[in-house]
Amino acid sequence: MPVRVRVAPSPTGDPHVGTAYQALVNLAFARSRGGVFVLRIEDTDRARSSRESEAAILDALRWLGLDWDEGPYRQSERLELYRSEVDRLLADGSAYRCFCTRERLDEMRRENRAQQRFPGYDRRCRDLPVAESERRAAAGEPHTIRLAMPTEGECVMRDLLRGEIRREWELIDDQVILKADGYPTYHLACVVDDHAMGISHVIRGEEWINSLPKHLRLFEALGYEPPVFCHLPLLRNNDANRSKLSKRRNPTSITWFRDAGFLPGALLNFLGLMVSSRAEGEEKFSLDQLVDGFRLEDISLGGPVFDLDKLRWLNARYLREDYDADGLADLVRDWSMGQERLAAIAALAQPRLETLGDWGRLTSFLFVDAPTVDREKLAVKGLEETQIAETFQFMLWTLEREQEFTADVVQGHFRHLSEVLGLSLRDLTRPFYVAMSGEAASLPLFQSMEILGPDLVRARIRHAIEALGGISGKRMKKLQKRFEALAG
RNA sequence: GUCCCCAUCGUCUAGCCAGGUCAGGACUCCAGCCUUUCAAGCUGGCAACACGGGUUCGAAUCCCGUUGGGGACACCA
Repeated sequence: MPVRVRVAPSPTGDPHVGTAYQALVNLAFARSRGGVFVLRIEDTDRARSSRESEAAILDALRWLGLDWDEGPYRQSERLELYRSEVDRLLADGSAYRCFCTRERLDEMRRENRAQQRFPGYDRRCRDLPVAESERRAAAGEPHTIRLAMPTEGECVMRDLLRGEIRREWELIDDQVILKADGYPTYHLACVVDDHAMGISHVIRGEEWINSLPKHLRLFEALGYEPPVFCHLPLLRNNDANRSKLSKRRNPTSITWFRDAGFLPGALLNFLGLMVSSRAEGEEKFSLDQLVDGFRLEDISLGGPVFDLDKLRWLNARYLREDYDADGLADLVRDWSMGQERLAAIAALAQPRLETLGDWGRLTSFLFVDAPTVDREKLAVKGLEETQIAETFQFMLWTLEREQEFTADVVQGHFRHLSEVLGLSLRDLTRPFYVAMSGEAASLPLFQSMEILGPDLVRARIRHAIEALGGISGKRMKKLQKRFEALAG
């Protein structure tokens, strides 16, 4: 059987380094077995998916040299397929319509949780007479489609790395497979597409192990032969709790790595180190070298911590060993000194320049991955440190939602925030100058932010929050609520 | 809370499946050498089999339990 694998990112945010990790493993496996690597965009969440995010993910994968052989396929363009497969499930009773309202479901979940019961759906609609179900659907009553799970026995799964995994069927929820808006959920779309695209090995994150019974049930109900499953350990944060890699504690956006001055080969190599380690010997290797002798079975099961120090060391070796001085000069120019970027910076510096010798002092913060920020400089008279941290956090959330990252747009956000918080624009922006440049007085803030770009800006804000002592999880929750209220 | 997964230096890992070397390498850190400084390079050093039971002549390796960590429990993926 030909090897066909896929990476299936969801375009709901920045291109995540975890996506690159999944893509790398899939691609390495495909190449090592003469197989095909497919790219599929899982844009079935209409509220959160965006074309901008999709484009960013494609760019990021190309930048890394993770080229796909087929695709990108877009799930939003395959809705008829999912619908017709759902009709088959409905016809033979493997799935059923659910007319329960969101309110009822929320209520039920709250209650179950409070009583520490299994929090799943209570299956009220499962035994609705077919005639009634048909009638209500025909009358246009909103509904979802749920998969009817077995109620007894055991689901026996097989994972390439872990072997056999067993789970009681009765512990598995009647998952919604088609939403009220006619879009499939992940589970349905993924199974239908994996079959339709002839995927032989599903290599994905460990977070999906718990959904595997649902997927196996779907494969069976649809009469498909299931592929081989291989669940990869999740990349972890470098903090005390070792939670799965998140942007709160670590840079996770692939574009951040690019903008902070990492080389694609080094990042790829670093990710490769986590899935293929040579006993002794060279840790610097190319994609081709990784592919040569790549074995899925060799991946170790512990969730690896993303160690930026080691990445830096590797990156340094690439910089030293793969370029002569001329080549490096080109690299630096392409990275930060393109004519356009330089001209934008010059426009900001010009009024503040007495000699060309001032250039370096004035603009250096635009040419580094991160400035040094000390806590004292972040202070504003009349504001507590915690308040400053909160304004940073509010702006961070605002900017995370922003697709259009220009000086004007950024300025609009600052003005809005200063109004709703009742702060002067001056007091609000003051700490941001320090966060961006390390200095209280520097080039115009909004334009500087545009030049730095969203990833560097957000990373700098996060650093500033950390410099102020961070925000506890509890307070973060409260802030989030307040932010939602302010943002409307 | 319930279920699932995982467990070797601070970190990434080799060794485990086919029990038997002072548990190997790399990053970080420290020291020395080299050197006009720094970096790089070279040499050396610190540092781990989570714990408790079994099985065995012998356990990092096989089995069970405990602890710890992670993940999942959505009309998100």
